[in-house]
Amino acid sequence: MILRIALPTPLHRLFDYLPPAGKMLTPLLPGCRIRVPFGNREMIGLLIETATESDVPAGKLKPALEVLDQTPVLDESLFGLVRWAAGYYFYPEGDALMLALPTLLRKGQPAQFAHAILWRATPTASLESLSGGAHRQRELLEILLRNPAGISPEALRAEDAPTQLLKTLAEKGLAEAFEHHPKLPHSERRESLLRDPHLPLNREQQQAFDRIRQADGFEIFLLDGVTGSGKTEVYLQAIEQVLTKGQQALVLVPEIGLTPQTVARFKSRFNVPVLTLHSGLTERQRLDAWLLARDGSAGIMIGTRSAIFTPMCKPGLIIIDEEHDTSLKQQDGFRYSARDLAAIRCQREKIPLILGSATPALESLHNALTGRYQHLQLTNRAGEAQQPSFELLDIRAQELQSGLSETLIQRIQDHLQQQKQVLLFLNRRGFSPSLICHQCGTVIDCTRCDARMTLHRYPPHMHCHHCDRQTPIPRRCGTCGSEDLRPNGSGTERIEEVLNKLFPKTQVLRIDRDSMQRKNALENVMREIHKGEPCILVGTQMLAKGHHFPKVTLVAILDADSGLFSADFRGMEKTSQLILQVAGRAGRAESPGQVILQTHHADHPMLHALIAQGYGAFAAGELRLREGAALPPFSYHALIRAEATHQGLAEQFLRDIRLMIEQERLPTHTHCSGPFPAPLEKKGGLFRAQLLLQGQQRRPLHQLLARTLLALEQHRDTRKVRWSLDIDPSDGY
DNA sequence: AACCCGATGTAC
DNA sequence: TACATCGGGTTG
Repeated sequence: MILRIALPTPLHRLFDYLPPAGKMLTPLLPGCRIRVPFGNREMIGLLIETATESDVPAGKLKPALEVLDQTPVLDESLFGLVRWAAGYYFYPEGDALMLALPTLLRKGQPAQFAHAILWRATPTASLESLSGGAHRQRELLEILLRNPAGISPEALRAEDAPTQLLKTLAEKGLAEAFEHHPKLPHSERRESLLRDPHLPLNREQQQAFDRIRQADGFEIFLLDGVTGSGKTEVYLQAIEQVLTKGQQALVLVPEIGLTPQTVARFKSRFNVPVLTLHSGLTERQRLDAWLLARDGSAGIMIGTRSAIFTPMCKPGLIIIDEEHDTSLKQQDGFRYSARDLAAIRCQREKIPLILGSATPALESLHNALTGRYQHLQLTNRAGEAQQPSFELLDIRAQELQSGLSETLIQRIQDHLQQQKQVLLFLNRRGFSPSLICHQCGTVIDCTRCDARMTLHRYPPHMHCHHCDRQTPIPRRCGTCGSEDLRPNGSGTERIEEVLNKLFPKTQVLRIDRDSMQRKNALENVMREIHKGEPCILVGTQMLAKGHHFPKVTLVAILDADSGLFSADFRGMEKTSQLILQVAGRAGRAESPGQVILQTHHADHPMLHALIAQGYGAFAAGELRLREGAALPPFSYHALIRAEATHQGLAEQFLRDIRLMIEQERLPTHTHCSGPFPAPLEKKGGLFRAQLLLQGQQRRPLHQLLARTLLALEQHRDTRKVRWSLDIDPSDGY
């Protein structure tokens, strides 16, 4: 018998082994982990199939070392999905399969729950029961109280807690050890599934829900609903249907959306265990969660992109919230789209998929308009909330204070006086996007990228946002020696500074990656905002996702023009999605919101369509343009990306590849363009280029890609040039 | 990718 | 002589 095994190597092939020495107790099934010798190393791979003969000479075959699983770690359905994805994205099968497993399983740990001894505070314990002098004990007890679910001695040590005092606390009856059993209570003596009653649905929501409820097996729904139209309530009621049948639901959200608020809503509705799969989990917690989902103990799983590989023994529904969000596509390594994989997974599992967004991706909208997806529209805001009003504020020839026009400053003043909150959006962090010498015009560039260094003031330094290089702020110009270096342009720090001058009595809260470094910083700011006092929020796209600010009545987009003239054909789509996402933060409660867009292009047709007629009208126009130019979703793209340490190498490499694949006639309706230098040719010290492959249909493009992969693997310059294939690229070309 | 091997370069 | 660097080849 021959074992055909997928191993985590970049090689696009499987490896054959003889069965391990010794008697095997159970038949070997595909999807089991096996430890094998590989060269002079050992590896863990997954059994793909057993065969009776091998193409490699018998003398070369080695016996496998050990079978790690009696039953497959990946069930047939997920195993099939990942294998399909490896084929579709031309990613090595072994690598893809191992990436779909929790790290501990990749390393060969048994697929079992932890049964560790954990510590927790006793129910009656409180800090008051300790004498004032017992600082160390108090410190330890505080940590225990913060972790009511229990904490391991290892984790305590990691927090520098005095673990030797656990016994002392136990003797005082303040702490106790217990055996951790991560299996969640299957139900908390569930009288009813619902913990909170569901909210009433309006007519549109009801219609959408009815259509979803009537789904028979596989079906894709595009829940296309304006911000505040109550998509979440539709999700919740759809999930309820699934839970009633004893099935599980998987919910994918954008990275930033996985906040306690979002999760709380799912948890408070149902009497079933809800798992959140987030980056803060330890590897052990991740494995436990994975097992809980796999054995059906968990009813609802909420996670980001990679959660699409969460196993479910009783799958009932997958929901993708903010389905247009770019974080659903992995941008390096295994470049899969969780949205597209969800569609495949649901098809294989014969269950419905709900894609929700206020600003659907044009691909999804196209599928809805052509009938492949069911188009469910929610055009009204739920409850009493009003749609915000939009206004284009023409700032041509206007006096600007660090990017704020007089008119806008006056409006901010008005809203603050009415005790309201104001949100200013600027997608540029730092103080100023460049530092320029006022004498000779030299700007401070990054030495590793084709980009300017951003000036930061808090703390003061220069920072390249593309490669993360940081340097001190130069005192004088490197070219002419002048000390007259001036910030040019505004980032969020500068806006914050000017607002503090203009509105000294009002609190200004800056929300961007830099100001949110500290742990719990975001929670603290959110608490401050929800107090409801008048204040001004200044932030980047961090503000645009997930959070709701009911007291905000004025939203201003300080630079609506950025992205308007981008070379990327998706620039308009991305810009309009961002604008509407930000606008959606305004006036969700009783007071209607006002949205102001500062622009130098107040007559731009796209901006006009967007604010006058809404996203649907804009998207329809954009789709017509795409159709005329045969761009996605009216054709399919694949990108070969290459990078090298010397200029021209990557491009030369891709020219070779193009020549190689064009030695034969290309498949019908496919063509090749480039190579071109990447939009930011030099990044992090590497010069990047790309070759674009296009096809009218997927099938011939896939054939062309298979041919391309052969060329890439045959090319010998692979030492100097790193390449990767990006199927359905979404960014950066 | 990770690793080995042999050829070549180089510091002492 | 010891050790680093480069290119090429292999993984069952």
